[in-house]
Amino acid sequence: MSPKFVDRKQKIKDIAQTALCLFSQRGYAATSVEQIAEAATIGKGTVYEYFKTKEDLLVAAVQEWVDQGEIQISAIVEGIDDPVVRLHSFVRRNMKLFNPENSNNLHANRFYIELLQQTFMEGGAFYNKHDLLKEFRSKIRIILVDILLDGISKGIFKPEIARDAEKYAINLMAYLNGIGQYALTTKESLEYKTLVEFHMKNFLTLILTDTEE
Amino acid sequence: MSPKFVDRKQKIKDIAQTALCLFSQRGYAATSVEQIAEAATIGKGTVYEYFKTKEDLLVAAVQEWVDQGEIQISAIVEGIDDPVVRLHSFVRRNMKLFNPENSNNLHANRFYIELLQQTFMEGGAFYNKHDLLKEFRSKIRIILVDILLDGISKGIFKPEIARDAEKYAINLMAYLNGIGQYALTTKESLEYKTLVEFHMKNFLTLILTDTEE
Amino acid sequence: MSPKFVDRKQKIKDIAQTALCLFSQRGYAATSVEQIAEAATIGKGTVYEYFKTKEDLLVAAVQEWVDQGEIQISAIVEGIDDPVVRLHSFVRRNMKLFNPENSNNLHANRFYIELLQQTFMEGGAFYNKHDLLKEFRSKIRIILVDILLDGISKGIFKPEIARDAEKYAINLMAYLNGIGQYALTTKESLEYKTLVEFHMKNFLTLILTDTEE
Amino acid sequence: MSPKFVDRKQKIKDIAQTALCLFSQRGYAATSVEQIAEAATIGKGTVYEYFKTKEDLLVAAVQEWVDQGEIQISAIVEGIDDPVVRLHSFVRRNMKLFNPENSNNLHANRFYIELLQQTFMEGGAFYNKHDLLKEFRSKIRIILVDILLDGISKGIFKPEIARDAEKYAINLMAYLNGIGQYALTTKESLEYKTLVEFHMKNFLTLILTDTEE
DNA sequence: TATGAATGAGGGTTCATTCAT
DNA sequence: GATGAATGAACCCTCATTCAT
Repeated sequence: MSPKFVDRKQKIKDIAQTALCLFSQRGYAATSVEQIAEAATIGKGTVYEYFKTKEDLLVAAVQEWVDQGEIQISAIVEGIDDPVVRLHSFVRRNMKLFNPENSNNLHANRFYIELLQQTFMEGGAFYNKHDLLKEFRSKIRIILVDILLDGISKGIFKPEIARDAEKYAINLMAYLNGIGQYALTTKESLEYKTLVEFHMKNFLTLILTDTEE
Repeated sequence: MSPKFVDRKQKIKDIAQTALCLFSQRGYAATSVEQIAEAATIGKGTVYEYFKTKEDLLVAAVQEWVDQGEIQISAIVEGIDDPVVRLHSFVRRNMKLFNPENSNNLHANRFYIELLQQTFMEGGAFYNKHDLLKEFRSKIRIILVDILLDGISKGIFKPEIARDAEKYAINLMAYLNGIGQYALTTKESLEYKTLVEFHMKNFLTLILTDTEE
Repeated sequence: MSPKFVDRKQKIKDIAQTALCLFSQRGYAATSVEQIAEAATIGKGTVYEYFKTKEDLLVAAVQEWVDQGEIQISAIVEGIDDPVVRLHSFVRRNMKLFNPENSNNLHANRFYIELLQQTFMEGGAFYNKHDLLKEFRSKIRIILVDILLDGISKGIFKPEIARDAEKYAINLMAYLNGIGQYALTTKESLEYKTLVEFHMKNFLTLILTDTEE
Repeated sequence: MSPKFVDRKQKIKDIAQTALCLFSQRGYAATSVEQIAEAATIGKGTVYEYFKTKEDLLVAAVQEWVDQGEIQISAIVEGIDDPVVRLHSFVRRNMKLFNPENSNNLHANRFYIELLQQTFMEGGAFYNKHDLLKEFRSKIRIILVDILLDGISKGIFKPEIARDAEKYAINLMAYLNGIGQYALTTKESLEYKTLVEFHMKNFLTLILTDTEE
């Protein structure tokens, strides 16, 4: 009549987070359900009370990963007025996420690689299900385009970039992804920062309105 | 004098190529040694005559992958004089490699993801062995820097970019990597081409000497 | 005075009936306690309030099965005077029970098979406990023998079969069991009925007193 | 070039026989693949070199069971001229097979019960695949009908039973099955023999031509 | 050298049972 | 009493690797 109360939603989230962490560290295939159970300090069988299969765990981990990413983006870009500052804020978030010095955030980056694997490798959990990635990217792209258009309306960015705003956004995202993976190979974050800042300087050169004296 | 020796080398190469192909398709973990043996039309035990472990197979596959990549780059950039054309040639090679319409070349791109996995995931075959990636990138970077410096010396690229040539090169590579992964999610190569060309146009805007009439 | 007590007995019966139903459908091994709990619309833990182990559930299900079988036999044979009619009535009950067209009654037959399993297979719940089967058969045999002896005393059955009455009874039961299992493999009940009627005609030929004109 | 020679066909047969033995003893569900491997003195993994799944093992065991049954029937009925003797021979084979004193032959009988389970229980390996049983019965029925028709043609059995030969055959088989299962519950084979002989005496009474002096 | 038979460690999953509420 | 969350033993199956031929 009054069984043990358990917040299933929370427990699911807890386990998913643990799974996300381990999947990020060792990869999906190399992580056993038992390891996840141990890390979550529960029994192996308990995992299956909350997830039907290991693959479901991966799906939940992805959700967790997406959620965490979005929270940070929304939080970081919000409440800023200056488009340039917003842009830098956005980029800095990316840098924080991919900063090799921040071991915690290594996870997010490594999990992205795992996600690519699962999406593009035959037999992967999300094989050819590109929607997941597309949706994720779409959300970020919208934020970026927003910043650009806002900057244009404020007269800070060149008006002629409006029709190419999407291209600018996608390319910027692509670059940030690429340089993030590049940065994984170096322990020195200085180089990473320098490179991104260099890219942003050039990027701004292209889109800022010419301010002559 | 040593006819078997040549045969052996070739066989190793054959098996490695087969392994590369399968690893690219299904990923390292999901590919069994037996599958590789079958695909190479040899016995399962024979694989172990040429490779001590499955991991060794991966190492050899990586070597194969690197070799194939380099051959294409060297071949494509060589014998061209105009730095702009060389640049475009270099980029086009990347586009061909990552072109989602060219299913054959999907492999190279997917294998790169596998390589990232094996390098950054704990327990991966190349865990923390960044040298492999670094070396690979280094070779390409050198080619890119060469093109830039050549362009400067020919008065086609701005002389002031000389000291930032490395940064330009790395950032361009990062972008090409990132957009390549982005392109994997779309079947339309048109978008991919358009985006890269857009990026290149902007890139050239930054580095071309101002040519006023 | 003890209202809970009655409730408890009824609940045990309810659960046992549910278990009987599921065991008959899927078999003992393939039926999980959780499935039984669900089908009985109670909690999984509640089952263990009424039964110590899953095996106890099987024992109770057997009891339920025996009870149901007996009720039908007693009910059907009672109140009939003509021994031949009683015999036919008895057989018809068997036919109803094993009639493949009556899907509900499939259960009883299938559960009998399960019972054989549990009795003859090493490690079965009733391994080598033949008493259960013997007792069940004994009860039916007594009814059959009764009918035969009654028929003899009424001058309808040959008096010389009296000393073989038990053998006739056992053999008839064996046949009915065998043909019932045979019938399980056919959707056509016509064949089944025809066969049983044919057997009964022959059987009666043997035991009926010769009635000359 | 000359790998270890193994008679795969024979090995498959060996493992299947071991499986048949264990399935007969403990039942399919209660027998683990590891137990079969141990009994066959091979490694657990080796079983899977010869059988894709545990269910395949069951299928092979069934085949083994069918083969063994048939061999005995054919062998025992062949070369006998007198239809009555052939009939008795056939029945005796059944008696031997089901004789509770012959522990070896217990197997065959118990496995038949397992087979019924797998055929009639939802989720069983042969659920609703009645063909297996039908075919098996069909073969035996044909032999029985042959004996009857032969007896008729020899003037030993009544000619009028010809059109009911099939019914007689099926009913006899059903009885033998039923009494066989009945016999499983008793250690005394005497009773079993007596019952069968009694049945056969009655059976012959029905079908033998009336031989008046 | 080439092979494939053999193996056992290890992984995903199920489920009877316990127990805190 | 009633519940369902928790558990771990035990299952089926895979696969890298070894080895006899």
